[in-house]
Amino acid sequence: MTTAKRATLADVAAAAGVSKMTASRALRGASDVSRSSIDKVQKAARDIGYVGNHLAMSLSSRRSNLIGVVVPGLTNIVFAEVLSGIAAAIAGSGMQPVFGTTDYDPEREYDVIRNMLSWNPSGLIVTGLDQPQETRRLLAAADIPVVQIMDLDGDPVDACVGLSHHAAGAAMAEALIRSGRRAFGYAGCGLERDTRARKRLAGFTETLSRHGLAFRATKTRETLSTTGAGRALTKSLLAEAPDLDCIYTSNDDVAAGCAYHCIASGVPVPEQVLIAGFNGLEFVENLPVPVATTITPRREIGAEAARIILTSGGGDDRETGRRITFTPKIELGL
Amino acid sequence: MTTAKRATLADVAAAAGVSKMTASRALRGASDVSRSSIDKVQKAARDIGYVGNHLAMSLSSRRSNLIGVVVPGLTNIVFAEVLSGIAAAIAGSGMQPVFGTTDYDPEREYDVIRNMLSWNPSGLIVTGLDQPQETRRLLAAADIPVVQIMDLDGDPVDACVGLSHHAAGAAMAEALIRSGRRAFGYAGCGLERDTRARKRLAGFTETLSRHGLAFRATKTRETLSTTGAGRALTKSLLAEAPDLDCIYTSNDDVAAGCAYHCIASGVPVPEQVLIAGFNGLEFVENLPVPVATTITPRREIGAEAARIILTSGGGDDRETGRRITFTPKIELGL
DNA sequence: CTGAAAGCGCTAACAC
DNA sequence: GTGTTAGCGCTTTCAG
Repeated sequence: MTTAKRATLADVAAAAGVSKMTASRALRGASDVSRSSIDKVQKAARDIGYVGNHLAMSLSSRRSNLIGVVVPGLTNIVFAEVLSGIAAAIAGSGMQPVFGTTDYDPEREYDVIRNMLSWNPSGLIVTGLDQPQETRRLLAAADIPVVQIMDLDGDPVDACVGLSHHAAGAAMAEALIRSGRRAFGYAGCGLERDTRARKRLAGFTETLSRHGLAFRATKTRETLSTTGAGRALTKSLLAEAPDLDCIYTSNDDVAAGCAYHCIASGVPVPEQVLIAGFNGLEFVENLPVPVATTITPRREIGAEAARIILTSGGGDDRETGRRITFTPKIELGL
Repeated sequence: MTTAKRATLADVAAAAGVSKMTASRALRGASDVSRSSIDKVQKAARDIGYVGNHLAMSLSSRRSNLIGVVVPGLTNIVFAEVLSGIAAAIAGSGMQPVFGTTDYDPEREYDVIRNMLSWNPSGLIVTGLDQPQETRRLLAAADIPVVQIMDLDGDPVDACVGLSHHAAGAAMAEALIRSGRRAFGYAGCGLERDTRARKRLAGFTETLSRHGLAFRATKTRETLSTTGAGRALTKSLLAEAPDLDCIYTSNDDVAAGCAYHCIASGVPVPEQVLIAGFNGLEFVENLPVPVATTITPRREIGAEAARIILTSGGGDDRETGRRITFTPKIELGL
């Protein structure tokens, strides 16, 4: 609570007996500064407890050391893990992540991005490829590296890092059919707003029909993906179609709930019903019954995206426009 | 990729035919501006696609609209939910959250906080009360609202929002003993760095001994709390002490793993072994077997902390020094 | 109600 | 190597 005004570069310079510029250069580890100046300045800075002012730095240098991250939400561990990967990748780089959540609402997304741009971030990491035109224009006009993450099915504004959800859905269907399943049901949450879950479902459905198959029953709900919802959806799914031998779900949270229901009601998994989710979350991989899933590299996606922004700073947008593809890895868990 | 330099306030002012100052005032919805000026300026801003520059705004007004959030990590859903609560609480306020992760490392925490302070944030939200003196000094000297969250057992620098982990541990022990359990085991992760888990364990242990009881077996591991670790710890715990009738865990992740092991190996829960966790995570509440837990209001804690910072901006630190107490709510789930 | 002048704290671009 | 001069884009302050 000491209200003494914070020390500025001028204070450091005065204490060290050099000019502001020399102090600035010394503190930033610039090249052309004499050993003795560096020592004096660093000592002065430490003595005064100088902290520096990123606002002024950024305004004057036109580069902000801020990375904007826009995700749908953080109640789902998936996006938290993406953030975690970003944080890990930029640790020690002097960058700071700023985040905003959209709740899958395109208008909020637009506002959040707009707001972030006003901080002159060094780069932006945005979830998904399905932004409306207006948002895409905003991103394109920003003239900073923009990395769209998680998805690959679409047209990126600039760089993108992710995987094909359509392919992931198709691959899972293929694997399940190959393992002998024929009577499919589907349980999912939030399909209306979650375009990636929809893409997976589309890929899955198309593959089924290519094999002359179709879902025998489908239960969806427009709420957050939770294990509770998964339990409830599975209950009504099996009530309607007790002869299912495989349940595909919108993601691992729903799949876990599905497994919970089966365990609680004595349905043998995977003998009678095979459950398939998406993501490969830790708490699902360790379930007492095996659940098929697609492993997604959440932290790696975040880290890669951050790395693209980090490296594209140091020159003429070297990494801009890159497209980093992760291949969905299916695990039946059998 | 249009590299046209972004429009500035001067451009808006010129287009609207007023001075920069009037434009600034109009855009901020200041009081003393004529209706017609406001309209002209707003139209001009919209036409040009003016976005504003928070860096310049903040530098010149000395208030940054940035809220710094420091958490141990984001791989655990608990802190992600705290962030989520913060994001929800500040939505629409013009504030932006900046976050940093510490991995429970006090030195990293110091660096992260220092770095954040250089952005002149309007406030800081920091996890826990157990910072080393040097960090406390840094926080106190910052002269902005600082809210320490999650914990209550200790001496806050300024405001704090959380619950007593010692009391939570004690209350859980009390409840479990009252329900008839006597043969206790403990399984926990990361106790060395997680001071709050240690406080819970201390409260639990003290209560046990007040009743003439003690843990018959204890298994710990210095890794992240995961269901996988919980499963493994429980397995070796029950191998060593097969007659346990209650397993207390460091948190819900471990508790879930504990439940998974019991389900997989046919140990009746809760008849033979009662499992107790901490947090009340969604995926644990819906488990096919009941698990006792302490409900913690993660989102509310984040939201309250954000609210304290939001309100303390508008005057002479009105809310500073506040202490918001949440009472641990035990649920045996029986 | 409006405007002109003077910075916020720092760095880019030149001198020396 | 080091210092000087101008700003970055906005708001504060103080005159009108």
